[in-house]
Amino acid sequence: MGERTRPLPTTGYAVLGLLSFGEELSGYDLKKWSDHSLRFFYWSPAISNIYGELKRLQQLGYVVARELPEGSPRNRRVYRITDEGVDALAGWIEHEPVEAPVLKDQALLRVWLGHVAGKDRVLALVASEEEQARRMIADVSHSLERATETMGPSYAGLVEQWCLRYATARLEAFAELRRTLSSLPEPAIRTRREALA
Amino acid sequence: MGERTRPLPTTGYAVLGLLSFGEELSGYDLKKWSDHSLRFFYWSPAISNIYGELKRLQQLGYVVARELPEGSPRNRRVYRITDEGVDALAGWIEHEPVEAPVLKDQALLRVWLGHVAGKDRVLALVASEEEQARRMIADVSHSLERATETMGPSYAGLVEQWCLRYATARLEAFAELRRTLSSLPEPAIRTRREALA
DNA sequence: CGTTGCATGTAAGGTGTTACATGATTAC
DNA sequence: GTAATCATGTAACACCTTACATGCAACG
Repeated sequence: MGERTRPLPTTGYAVLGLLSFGEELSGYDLKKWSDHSLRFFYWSPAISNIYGELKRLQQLGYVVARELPEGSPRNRRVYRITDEGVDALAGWIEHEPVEAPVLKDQALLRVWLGHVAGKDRVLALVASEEEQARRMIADVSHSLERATETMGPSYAGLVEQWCLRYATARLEAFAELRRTLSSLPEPAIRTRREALA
Repeated sequence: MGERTRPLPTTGYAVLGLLSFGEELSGYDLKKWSDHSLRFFYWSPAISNIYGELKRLQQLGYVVARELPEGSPRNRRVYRITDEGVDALAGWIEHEPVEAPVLKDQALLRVWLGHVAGKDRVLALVASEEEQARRMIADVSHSLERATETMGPSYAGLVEQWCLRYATARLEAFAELRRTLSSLPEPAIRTRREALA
């Protein structure tokens, strides 16, 4: 239907996606929900970004707004997806090329620079990353349990299952890295000083 | 040492990190190398971005440039990290807070919206993502083999090992998702139409 | 009565991308 | 000779974040 010369940024479709589950939600709601869902496999936009996207989606007719309580300004403004919005979202899923997945992991970047950081620092970093991974596993597990209880099988549940597996692998990969590095005598690791010598 | 009111963007440290291995490299070299290393666990900046960062790093005194062949303009310009650059990098690793890891996966975003996409579309998407995962595993394996052969144990090798495990887990998670979804009768999945009914 | 949470939005600025411009060298 | 690769860089723009501004409601 809508011939868009340039499609929305992915954030736009993510917000539209959150609304595609059928509920009327405010910008504030959307932020909270994305922190508990999108965050694990995509990313959670800043609240100001969400407000901006909602404005754009409204202008495109993909969502409609309503004030709560009715007629009062500056209180709670909830959004609902329109049929055009669902069409646009379906069109994006169907026709837009799927961008390659990206992992941005600063901890790994620092491990990779171990010849600058030193073995002790790297080991500490990895240990703390394992902690972080455990927390993430707990968070995802929690989301998954709730989703399964209240909704039964769902696409969201499948994705959470995926995330749980992935987070677990992450933890194990760090644990193995730590074991390997621990057992390696310091001189076995090529340091910058050696490399430049 | 260097009191920076605002630190570099992470890209800057990534470029500095590529140079911290001690070789003299051009912007073009850096791009190619980052495509074969950083890409798997951080991300590979656009070539124009790399040129920009090199300029900034040079102004800060973290790298020095040299023309090749000597004295000829507009040919090949290689960069070398300075001691100040190593200090800045070490300072970043030591003192800057480690940002939470981010996974940006458009395929999962679409699976999550399966109630809009439909089961068939999701299954196709997952299958193609499995293919992508296999290619990634092959790429990382290749990098890892070369690194291990030529360098012996190294931090870069440890990170590649990590990436290989992670990529494998990714493949398995998609395979399991596909099996689960395949065995699920279509009506068991809550669709948008049902949700709104 | 002060902090936290709810709630919305604007403005400025940083980061990074695509598109463009340029030109040499190498391979077919 | 012409296409691909090597090689560098600028300009315009999209995207997103932080900081700021505002105000109500609930909790202690």
